[in-house]
Amino acid sequence: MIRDADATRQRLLDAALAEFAEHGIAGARVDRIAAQANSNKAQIYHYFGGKAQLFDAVYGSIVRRLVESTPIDVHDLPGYAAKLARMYDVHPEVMRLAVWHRLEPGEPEVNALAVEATGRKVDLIAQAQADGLLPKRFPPAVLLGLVLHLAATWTEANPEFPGELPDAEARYEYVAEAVRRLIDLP
Amino acid sequence: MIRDADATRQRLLDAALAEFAEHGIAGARVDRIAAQANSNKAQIYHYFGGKAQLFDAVYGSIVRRLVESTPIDVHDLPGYAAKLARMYDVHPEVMRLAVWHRLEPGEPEVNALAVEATGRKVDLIAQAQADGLLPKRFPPAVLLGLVLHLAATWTEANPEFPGELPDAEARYEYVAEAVRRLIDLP
DNA sequence: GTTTGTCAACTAACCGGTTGGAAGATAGTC
DNA sequence: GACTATCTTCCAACCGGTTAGTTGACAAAC
Repeated sequence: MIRDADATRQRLLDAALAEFAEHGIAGARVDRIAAQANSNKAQIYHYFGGKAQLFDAVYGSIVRRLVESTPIDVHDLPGYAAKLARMYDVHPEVMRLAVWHRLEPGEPEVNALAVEATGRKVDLIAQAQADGLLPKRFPPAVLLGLVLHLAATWTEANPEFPGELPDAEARYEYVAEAVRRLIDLP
Repeated sequence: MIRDADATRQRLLDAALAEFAEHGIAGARVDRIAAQANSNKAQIYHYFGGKAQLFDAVYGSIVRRLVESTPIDVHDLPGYAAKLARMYDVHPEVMRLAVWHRLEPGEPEVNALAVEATGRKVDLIAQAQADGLLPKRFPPAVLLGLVLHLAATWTEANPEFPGELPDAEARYEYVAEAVRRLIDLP
Protein backbone atom coordinates (compact mmCIF):
# COMPACT_ATOMS: atom_id res chain seq x y z
CA MET A 1 0.00 0.00 0.00
CA ILE A 2 1.13 3.50 -0.83
CA ARG A 3 1.43 5.71 2.24
CA ASP A 4 0.67 9.37 1.72
CA ALA A 5 -0.48 11.51 4.63
CA ASP A 6 -1.62 14.43 2.47
CA ALA A 7 -3.64 12.22 0.17
CA THR A 8 -5.30 10.50 3.11
CA ARG A 9 -6.11 13.87 4.66
CA GLN A 10 -7.67 15.01 1.41
CA ARG A 11 -9.70 11.80 1.00
CA LEU A 12 -11.03 12.29 4.52
CA LEU A 13 -11.93 15.91 3.74
CA ASP A 14 -13.74 14.90 0.54
CA ALA A 15 -15.65 12.13 2.25
CA ALA A 16 -16.51 14.42 5.14
CA LEU A 17 -17.85 17.08 2.79
CA ALA A 18 -20.24 14.59 1.23
CA GLU A 19 -21.30 13.15 4.57
CA PHE A 20 -21.80 16.50 6.33
CA ALA A 21 -23.66 17.98 3.36
CA GLU A 22 -25.98 15.01 3.36
CA HIS A 23 -26.57 14.51 7.07
CA GLY A 24 -25.37 17.58 8.94
CA ILE A 25 -23.11 17.44 11.98
CA ALA A 26 -25.39 15.52 14.34
CA GLY A 27 -26.48 13.10 11.61
CA ALA A 28 -23.03 12.48 10.14
CA ARG A 29 -21.34 9.24 11.11
CA VAL A 30 -17.62 9.23 11.67
CA ASP A 31 -17.44 5.57 10.67
CA ARG A 32 -19.12 6.28 7.34
CA ILE A 33 -16.65 9.07 6.59
CA ALA A 34 -13.68 6.83 7.38
CA ALA A 35 -15.06 3.99 5.27
CA GLN A 36 -15.92 6.29 2.35
CA ALA A 37 -12.37 7.65 2.45
CA ASN A 38 -10.93 4.12 2.45
CA SER A 39 -9.30 5.03 5.71
CA ASN A 40 -9.78 4.52 9.38
CA LYS A 41 -11.67 6.30 12.09
CA ALA A 42 -8.52 6.84 14.14
CA GLN A 43 -7.04 8.88 11.29
CA ILE A 44 -9.80 11.43 11.65
CA TYR A 45 -8.84 12.03 15.26
CA HIS A 46 -5.19 12.00 14.35
CA TYR A 47 -5.50 14.54 11.54
CA PHE A 48 -8.36 16.73 12.67
CA GLY A 49 -8.94 16.16 16.38
CA GLY A 50 -12.60 15.24 16.27
CA LYS A 51 -15.90 15.38 14.46
CA ALA A 52 -16.58 19.08 15.13
CA GLN A 53 -13.10 20.14 14.08
CA LEU A 54 -13.40 18.04 10.95
CA PHE A 55 -16.56 19.94 10.11
CA ASP A 56 -14.78 23.23 10.66
CA ALA A 57 -11.99 22.14 8.33
CA VAL A 58 -14.50 21.17 5.65
CA TYR A 59 -16.48 24.36 6.08
CA GLY A 60 -13.37 26.50 5.96
CA SER A 61 -12.19 24.94 2.71
CA ILE A 62 -15.62 25.46 1.13
CA VAL A 63 -15.74 29.10 2.19
CA ARG A 64 -12.25 29.67 0.82
CA ARG A 65 -13.17 28.08 -2.51
CA LEU A 66 -16.35 30.12 -2.68
CA VAL A 67 -14.69 33.44 -1.87
CA GLU A 68 -11.93 32.86 -4.40
CA SER A 69 -14.08 31.58 -7.23
CA THR A 70 -16.92 34.11 -7.27
CA PRO A 71 -15.78 37.68 -6.67
CA ILE A 72 -18.53 40.28 -6.66
CA ASP A 73 -18.92 42.54 -9.69
CA VAL A 74 -20.62 45.76 -8.64
CA HIS A 75 -20.88 46.81 -12.28
CA ASP A 76 -23.01 43.79 -13.07
CA LEU A 77 -24.95 42.72 -9.99
CA PRO A 78 -27.61 40.90 -12.07
CA GLY A 79 -24.92 38.81 -13.75
CA TYR A 80 -23.26 38.22 -10.41
CA ALA A 81 -26.53 36.95 -8.93
CA ALA A 82 -27.15 34.67 -11.92
CA LYS A 83 -23.63 33.28 -11.67
CA LEU A 84 -24.13 32.58 -7.98
CA ALA A 85 -27.48 30.93 -8.66
CA ARG A 86 -25.88 28.64 -11.23
CA MET A 87 -23.09 27.79 -8.82
CA TYR A 88 -25.59 26.86 -6.12
CA ASP A 89 -27.33 24.57 -8.59
CA VAL A 90 -24.14 22.89 -9.75
CA HIS A 91 -22.73 22.53 -6.23
CA PRO A 92 -25.73 21.98 -3.97
CA GLU A 93 -23.45 20.76 -1.21
CA VAL A 94 -22.19 24.32 -0.70
CA MET A 95 -25.57 25.69 0.34
CA ARG A 96 -26.44 22.56 2.30
CA LEU A 97 -23.24 22.83 4.30
CA ALA A 98 -23.83 26.53 4.97
CA VAL A 99 -27.39 25.87 6.13
CA TRP A 100 -26.31 23.03 8.42
CA HIS A 101 -23.63 25.29 9.83
CA ARG A 102 -26.21 27.95 10.58
CA LEU A 103 -28.81 25.63 12.09
CA GLU A 104 -26.74 23.29 14.18
CA PRO A 105 -26.53 24.53 17.76
CA GLY A 106 -23.25 24.94 19.56
CA GLU A 107 -21.68 26.35 16.42
CA PRO A 108 -22.17 30.09 16.80
CA GLU A 109 -18.59 30.69 15.72
CA VAL A 110 -18.62 32.63 12.50
CA ASN A 111 -16.03 32.03 9.86
CA ALA A 112 -13.56 34.93 9.92
CA LEU A 113 -12.85 34.68 6.20
CA ALA A 114 -16.56 34.81 5.38
CA VAL A 115 -17.07 37.87 7.59
CA GLU A 116 -14.13 39.64 5.99
CA ALA A 117 -15.29 38.80 2.45
CA THR A 118 -18.81 40.04 3.20
CA GLY A 119 -17.52 43.26 4.71
CA ARG A 120 -15.44 43.91 1.60
CA LYS A 121 -18.47 43.37 -0.62
CA VAL A 122 -20.47 45.87 1.43
CA ASP A 123 -17.68 48.42 1.01
CA LEU A 124 -17.59 47.89 -2.75
CA ILE A 125 -21.33 48.44 -3.00
CA ALA A 126 -21.12 51.56 -0.83
CA GLN A 127 -18.39 52.93 -3.10
CA ALA A 128 -20.43 52.15 -6.21
CA GLN A 129 -23.39 53.98 -4.69
CA ALA A 130 -21.21 56.97 -3.87
CA ASP A 131 -19.98 56.95 -7.48
CA GLY A 132 -23.54 56.96 -8.78
CA LEU A 133 -23.22 53.50 -10.32
CA LEU A 134 -25.90 52.10 -8.05
CA PRO A 135 -29.02 53.75 -6.62
CA LYS A 136 -29.04 54.62 -2.94
CA ARG A 137 -32.50 53.29 -2.28
CA PHE A 138 -31.14 50.39 -0.23
CA PRO A 139 -28.31 50.70 2.28
CA PRO A 140 -25.23 48.79 1.07
CA ALA A 141 -25.62 45.87 3.48
CA VAL A 142 -29.33 45.57 2.66
CA LEU A 143 -28.71 45.56 -1.08
CA LEU A 144 -26.02 42.92 -0.71
CA GLY A 145 -28.31 40.82 1.47
CA LEU A 146 -31.12 41.02 -1.05
CA VAL A 147 -28.87 40.12 -3.98
CA LEU A 148 -27.17 37.23 -2.21
CA HIS A 149 -30.48 35.94 -0.96
CA LEU A 150 -32.17 36.22 -4.36
CA ALA A 151 -29.34 34.20 -5.86
CA ALA A 152 -30.30 31.34 -3.56
CA THR A 153 -34.00 31.45 -4.41
CA TRP A 154 -34.30 28.14 -6.23
CA THR A 155 -31.78 26.36 -4.07
CA GLU A 156 -33.81 27.04 -0.99
CA ALA A 157 -37.09 26.26 -2.68
CA ASN A 158 -39.16 24.04 -0.50
CA PRO A 159 -40.06 20.68 -1.99
CA GLU A 160 -43.70 21.71 -1.69
CA PHE A 161 -43.16 24.04 -4.60
CA PRO A 162 -45.12 23.07 -7.68
CA GLY A 163 -43.37 21.52 -10.65
CA GLU A 164 -44.40 24.45 -12.82
CA LEU A 165 -41.03 26.18 -12.50
CA PRO A 166 -39.09 26.85 -15.70
CA ASP A 167 -35.80 25.15 -16.48
CA ALA A 168 -32.55 26.05 -14.78
CA GLU A 169 -31.17 28.64 -17.21
CA ALA A 170 -34.49 30.48 -17.29
CA ARG A 171 -34.57 30.52 -13.49
CA TYR A 172 -31.13 32.15 -13.36
CA GLU A 173 -32.33 34.76 -15.83
CA TYR A 174 -35.35 35.52 -13.64
CA VAL A 175 -33.00 36.02 -10.68
CA ALA A 176 -30.94 38.42 -12.78
CA GLU A 177 -34.10 40.23 -13.84
CA ALA A 178 -35.21 40.58 -10.22
CA VAL A 179 -31.85 42.09 -9.27
CA ARG A 180 -31.98 44.35 -12.31
CA ARG A 181 -35.26 45.78 -11.05
CA LEU A 182 -33.80 46.37 -7.58
CA ILE A 183 -31.13 48.64 -9.02
CA ASP A 184 -33.19 50.51 -11.62
CA LEU A 185 -31.64 49.00 -14.73
CA PRO A 186 -33.95 48.89 -17.76
CA MET B 1 -52.89 13.93 39.17
CA ILE B 2 -55.27 15.07 36.50
CA ARG B 3 -55.38 12.68 33.58
CA ASP B 4 -56.08 14.15 30.20
CA ALA B 5 -54.90 12.41 27.08
CA ASP B 6 -55.46 15.39 24.81
CA ALA B 7 -53.58 17.75 27.10
CA THR B 8 -50.66 15.32 27.32
CA ARG B 9 -50.63 14.97 23.55
CA GLN B 10 -50.56 18.73 23.17
CA ARG B 11 -47.78 19.16 25.73
CA LEU B 12 -45.74 16.58 23.83
CA LEU B 13 -46.38 18.40 20.54
CA ASP B 14 -45.31 21.73 22.04
CA ALA B 15 -42.17 20.29 23.57
CA ALA B 16 -41.37 18.47 20.32
CA LEU B 17 -41.74 21.69 18.32
CA ALA B 18 -39.19 23.42 20.51
CA GLU B 19 -36.81 20.47 20.47
CA PHE B 20 -37.01 19.80 16.73
CA ALA B 21 -36.70 23.50 15.88
CA GLU B 22 -33.59 23.70 18.02
CA HIS B 23 -31.83 20.44 17.12
CA GLY B 24 -33.46 18.98 14.01
CA ILE B 25 -34.55 15.36 13.72
CA ALA B 26 -31.19 13.68 14.14
CA GLY B 27 -30.16 15.99 16.96
CA ALA B 28 -33.45 15.95 18.85
CA ARG B 29 -33.57 13.75 21.94
CA VAL B 30 -36.76 11.88 22.71
CA ASP B 31 -35.97 11.95 26.42
CA ARG B 32 -35.63 15.73 26.41
CA ILE B 33 -39.01 16.09 24.70
CA ALA B 34 -40.67 13.80 27.25
CA ALA B 35 -39.07 15.62 30.18
CA GLN B 36 -39.91 19.06 28.79
CA ALA B 37 -43.54 17.96 28.39
CA ASN B 38 -43.63 16.68 31.98
CA SER B 39 -44.43 13.32 30.52
CA ASN B 40 -42.74 10.09 29.66
CA LYS B 41 -40.92 8.69 26.70
CA ALA B 42 -43.33 5.80 26.35
CA GLN B 43 -46.16 8.25 25.73
CA ILE B 44 -44.50 9.47 22.58
CA TYR B 45 -44.51 5.99 21.13
CA HIS B 46 -48.03 5.45 22.38
CA TYR B 47 -49.43 8.65 20.86
CA PHE B 48 -47.31 9.16 17.75
CA GLY B 49 -45.55 5.91 16.96
CA GLY B 50 -41.98 7.17 16.91
CA LYS B 51 -39.60 10.06 16.54
CA ALA B 52 -40.08 10.52 12.79
CA GLN B 53 -43.85 10.40 13.02
CA LEU B 54 -43.75 12.88 15.89
CA PHE B 55 -41.81 15.24 13.65
CA ASP B 56 -44.40 14.80 10.91
CA ALA B 57 -47.17 15.63 13.37
CA VAL B 58 -45.36 18.76 14.53
CA TYR B 59 -44.59 19.82 10.98
CA GLY B 60 -48.16 19.25 9.87
CA SER B 61 -49.54 21.39 12.68
CA ILE B 62 -47.12 24.19 11.86
CA VAL B 63 -48.02 24.11 8.17
CA ARG B 64 -51.71 24.20 9.05
CA ARG B 65 -51.23 27.17 11.35
CA LEU B 66 -49.15 28.97 8.74
CA VAL B 67 -51.61 28.38 5.89
CA GLU B 68 -54.55 29.52 8.00
CA SER B 69 -52.92 32.57 9.54
CA THR B 70 -51.30 34.23 6.51
CA PRO B 71 -53.44 34.06 3.38
CA ILE B 72 -51.91 35.64 0.29
CA ASP B 73 -53.17 39.04 -0.84
CA VAL B 74 -52.53 39.42 -4.56
CA HIS B 75 -53.65 43.05 -4.38
CA ASP B 76 -50.85 43.84 -1.94
CA LEU B 77 -47.91 41.54 -2.50
CA PRO B 78 -45.43 43.94 -0.87
CA GLY B 79 -47.55 44.04 2.27
CA TYR B 80 -47.92 40.27 2.16
CA ALA B 81 -44.15 39.83 1.96
CA ALA B 82 -43.56 42.26 4.83
CA LYS B 83 -46.16 40.45 6.95
CA LEU B 84 -44.47 37.14 6.24
CA ALA B 85 -41.07 38.60 7.07
CA ARG B 86 -42.39 39.84 10.41
CA MET B 87 -43.95 36.46 11.13
CA TYR B 88 -40.64 34.70 10.42
CA ASP B 89 -38.92 37.07 12.86
CA VAL B 90 -41.50 36.58 15.60
CA HIS B 91 -41.71 32.81 15.12
CA PRO B 92 -38.22 31.72 14.10
CA GLU B 93 -39.08 28.13 14.88
CA VAL B 94 -41.33 28.01 11.81
CA MET B 95 -38.52 28.60 9.36
CA ARG B 96 -36.09 26.45 11.30
CA LEU B 97 -38.51 23.55 11.23
CA ALA B 98 -39.13 24.00 7.50
CA VAL B 99 -35.42 24.15 6.73
CA TRP B 100 -34.73 21.06 8.77
CA HIS B 101 -37.56 19.25 7.07
CA ARG B 102 -35.98 20.06 3.73
CA LEU B 103 -32.45 19.13 4.75
CA GLU B 104 -32.91 15.93 6.65
CA PRO B 105 -32.51 12.93 4.40
CA GLY B 106 -35.10 10.20 4.22
CA GLU B 107 -37.85 12.79 4.39
CA PRO B 108 -38.66 13.46 0.75
CA GLU B 109 -42.37 13.24 1.52
CA VAL B 110 -43.95 16.59 0.83
CA ASN B 111 -46.74 17.90 2.94
CA ALA B 112 -49.98 17.60 0.96
CA LEU B 113 -51.53 20.66 2.59
CA ALA B 114 -48.48 22.79 1.76
CA VAL B 115 -48.53 21.68 -1.87
CA GLU B 116 -52.22 22.46 -2.18
CA ALA B 117 -51.84 25.88 -0.53
CA THR B 118 -48.93 26.77 -2.81
CA GLY B 119 -50.84 25.67 -5.89
CA ARG B 120 -53.76 27.87 -4.90
CA LYS B 121 -51.46 30.86 -4.47
CA VAL B 122 -50.01 30.29 -7.94
CA ASP B 123 -53.53 30.24 -9.38
CA LEU B 124 -54.43 33.48 -7.63
CA ILE B 125 -51.35 35.19 -9.05
CA ALA B 126 -52.08 33.85 -12.52
CA GLN B 127 -55.60 35.24 -12.30
CA ALA B 128 -54.33 38.62 -11.11
CA GLN B 129 -51.93 38.71 -14.05
CA ALA B 130 -54.75 37.85 -16.45
CA ASP B 131 -56.80 40.68 -14.92
CA GLY B 132 -53.97 43.13 -15.42
CA LEU B 133 -53.42 43.63 -11.70
CA LEU B 134 -49.92 42.22 -11.89
CA PRO B 135 -47.35 42.43 -14.69
CA LYS B 136 -46.66 39.27 -16.69
CA ARG B 137 -42.90 39.61 -16.63
CA PHE B 138 -42.53 36.64 -14.32
CA PRO B 139 -44.51 33.41 -14.68
CA PRO B 140 -46.90 32.98 -11.71
CA ALA B 141 -44.86 30.28 -9.97
CA VAL B 142 -41.65 32.28 -10.41
CA LEU B 143 -43.19 35.45 -9.01
CA LEU B 144 -44.55 33.55 -6.02
CA GLY B 145 -41.18 31.92 -5.47
CA LEU B 146 -39.40 35.27 -5.55
CA VAL B 147 -41.88 36.92 -3.16
CA LEU B 148 -41.89 34.04 -0.67
CA HIS B 149 -38.13 33.81 -0.80
CA LEU B 150 -37.62 37.56 -0.39
CA ALA B 151 -39.83 37.46 2.68
CA ALA B 152 -37.34 35.07 4.27
CA THR B 153 -34.29 37.21 3.47
CA TRP B 154 -33.35 38.22 6.99
CA THR B 155 -34.38 34.96 8.58
CA GLU B 156 -31.98 33.02 6.42
CA ALA B 157 -29.23 35.57 6.80
CA ASN B 158 -25.97 33.87 7.49
CA PRO B 159 -24.35 34.80 10.78
CA GLU B 160 -21.37 36.05 8.78
CA PHE B 161 -23.49 39.01 7.79
CA PRO B 162 -22.19 42.29 9.15
CA GLY B 163 -24.00 43.98 12.01
CA GLU B 164 -24.70 46.98 9.81
CA LEU B 165 -28.24 45.87 9.04
CA PRO B 166 -31.07 48.22 10.00
CA ASP B 167 -33.62 47.36 12.67
CA ALA B 168 -36.42 44.85 12.15
CA GLU B 169 -39.20 47.15 10.97
CA ALA B 170 -36.91 48.83 8.46
CA ARG B 171 -35.85 45.43 7.16
CA TYR B 172 -39.48 44.43 6.53
CA GLU B 173 -40.01 47.68 4.66
CA TYR B 174 -37.00 46.95 2.45
CA VAL B 175 -38.49 43.54 1.66
CA ALA B 176 -41.76 45.23 0.72
CA GLU B 177 -39.85 47.74 -1.41
CA ALA B 178 -38.03 44.94 -3.22
CA VAL B 179 -41.33 43.20 -4.01
CA ARG B 180 -42.83 46.51 -5.10
CA ARG B 181 -40.09 46.89 -7.67
CA LEU B 182 -40.67 43.34 -8.95
CA ILE B 183 -44.25 44.20 -9.83
CA ASP B 184 -43.78 47.71 -11.21
CA LEU B 185 -45.43 49.62 -8.38
CA PRO B 186 -44.16 53.18 -7.91
C1' DG C 1 -63.88 -4.73 36.51
C1' DT C 2 -62.52 -3.04 32.42
C1' DT C 3 -60.52 0.58 29.89
C1' DT C 4 -57.25 4.19 29.56
C1' DG C 5 -53.38 6.95 30.85
C1' DT C 6 -48.89 6.93 33.24
C1' DC C 7 -44.17 5.79 34.23
C1' DA C 8 -39.66 3.62 35.92
C1' DA C 9 -36.71 0.33 34.50
C1' DC C 10 -34.80 -2.30 30.84
C1' DT C 11 -32.25 -3.53 26.47
C1' DA C 12 -30.13 -3.89 22.32
C1' DA C 13 -27.87 -1.21 19.26
C1' DC C 14 -25.05 2.50 18.16
C1' DC C 15 -21.68 6.15 18.37
C1' DG C 16 -17.66 9.15 19.21
C1' DG C 17 -13.41 8.59 20.79
C1' DT C 18 -9.01 5.73 22.42
C1' DT C 19 -5.33 2.46 22.34
C1' DG C 20 -1.46 -0.38 21.21
C1' DG C 21 0.85 -2.02 18.00
C1' DA C 22 1.67 -3.48 12.92
C1' DA C 23 3.46 -2.00 8.51
C1' DG C 24 5.78 1.17 5.54
C1' DA C 25 9.07 4.91 4.90
C1' DT C 26 13.68 7.27 6.00
C1' DA C 27 18.28 7.96 6.99
C1' DG C 28 22.52 6.89 8.97
C1' DT C 29 26.40 3.32 9.26
C1' DC C 30 29.50 0.19 7.58
C1' DG D 1 23.93 -2.74 -0.94
C1' DA D 2 22.71 -4.66 3.38
C1' DC D 3 21.50 -3.75 8.03
C1' DT D 4 19.17 -1.41 11.53
C1' DA D 5 17.35 2.23 14.46
C1' DT D 6 13.79 5.53 14.24
C1' DC D 7 9.95 7.93 12.73
C1' DT D 8 5.54 8.23 10.28
C1' DT D 9 1.37 6.37 8.67
C1' DC D 10 -2.19 3.24 9.32
C1' DC D 11 -5.85 0.26 11.52
C1' DA D 12 -8.60 -3.52 14.10
C1' DA D 13 -10.46 -4.00 18.29
C1' DC D 14 -12.11 -2.03 22.21
C1' DC D 15 -14.68 1.22 25.70
C1' DG D 16 -17.83 4.04 28.12
C1' DG D 17 -21.66 6.54 27.47
C1' DT D 18 -25.92 7.46 25.07
C1' DT D 19 -30.08 6.55 22.35
C1' DA D 20 -34.48 5.00 20.36
C1' DG D 21 -37.63 2.00 21.37
C1' DT D 22 -40.07 -1.81 24.75
C1' DT D 23 -42.27 -3.76 28.56
C1' DG D 24 -45.06 -4.66 32.30
C1' DA D 25 -47.15 -3.14 36.14
C1' DC D 26 -49.63 0.45 38.61
C1' DA D 27 -53.33 3.93 39.08
C1' DA D 28 -57.14 6.76 37.80
C1' DA D 29 -61.63 7.04 35.53
C1' DC D 30 -65.99 5.24 34.31
